[in-house]
Amino acid sequence: MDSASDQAGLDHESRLEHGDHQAVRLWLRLLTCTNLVERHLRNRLRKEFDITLPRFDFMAQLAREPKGLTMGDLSQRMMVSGGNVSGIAVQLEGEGLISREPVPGNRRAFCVTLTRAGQKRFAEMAEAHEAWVAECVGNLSGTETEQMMSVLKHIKHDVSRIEP
Amino acid sequence: MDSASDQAGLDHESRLEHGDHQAVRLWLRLLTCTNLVERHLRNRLRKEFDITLPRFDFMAQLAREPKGLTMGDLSQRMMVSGGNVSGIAVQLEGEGLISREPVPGNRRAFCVTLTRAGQKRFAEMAEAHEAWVAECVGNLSGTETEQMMSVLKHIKHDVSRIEP
DNA sequence: GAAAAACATTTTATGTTTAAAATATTCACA
DNA sequence: TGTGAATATTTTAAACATAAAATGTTTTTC
Repeated sequence: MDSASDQAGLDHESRLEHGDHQAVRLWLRLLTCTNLVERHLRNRLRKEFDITLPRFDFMAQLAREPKGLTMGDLSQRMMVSGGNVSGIAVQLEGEGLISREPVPGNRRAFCVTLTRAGQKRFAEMAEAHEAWVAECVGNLSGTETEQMMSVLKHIKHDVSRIEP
Repeated sequence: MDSASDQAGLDHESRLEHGDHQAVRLWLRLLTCTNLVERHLRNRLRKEFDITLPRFDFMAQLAREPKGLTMGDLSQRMMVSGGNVSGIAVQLEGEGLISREPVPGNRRAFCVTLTRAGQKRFAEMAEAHEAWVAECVGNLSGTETEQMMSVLKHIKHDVSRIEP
């Protein structure tokens, strides 16, 4: 039935329905695949370094920006809520991995940086993390990687054009 | 510098490093993109239907299987823990959207189905959801969609081959 | 047939995430 | 100025997620 209507002339409505179904199938596969990789990395980080993915992410953002970032910067870059960042910062500060110092001239903001201990700890984790990621998505051909990068860019563009 | 070493002959070690970096870049883009779409859908579901994504997912699994599913089936298909499914079921049952009935001949298991109200409610949501997904990932060309499906399958295969 | 293993689910404890309210500071501008 | 809007962050409440323990039930095995 489905294959027959695929080949036969299709009115617009059912053609649209078919396209929508295709989109849902793609979305579900994208979601499943991403969750699979994410879970794998999360488990590894917990097992090997006893750290959560959000905390690792937090430190990764700081490692890229040696001058430090404000809480708001971190919230934006990690694409999570401010309250979330706030909670993570308290924990990492307690473990001595980051430090928060007031920004001169702006008493609202904090400047967050990795401590020396944080830098050292992150460097160890980052190396392992990179290898784990490569295990998951590093066996693609050059063409596959390029296709993926290109289509993802397209999707990101489309989504960011949606209004609310 | 980078472009120079890209073109020149590369020793194995730095070639590997380059590949790993590529993999991380791909992974970050994949994660960002998926989160972007997921967040959009989550917000829409909340705004328009006052329902969360996990609850919607729960109902979607049941809608596909009119005969009903056990809690364990749902846990597997949603790829979340049993305790999680249990909690969501209590809520949805409280709202009269699902019913849990004992399985004749197996007093351990429950058979979960959508109630009539649940079916009606889900049908409304599913139509909107499908359109929202199409907004996000439905503007790709046929080729792009096929490429994406194919590469994702490849990644899924690679990840599932990793041991622990 | 009884003990042990496996199964299906719920409960518990802990932690993550979000949205929204609260707090405090800075900026804009009439 | 001084009032209100905007900014930066923290707190709070609710939903979600997991692992591990607890509770029944069924099957296996000897």
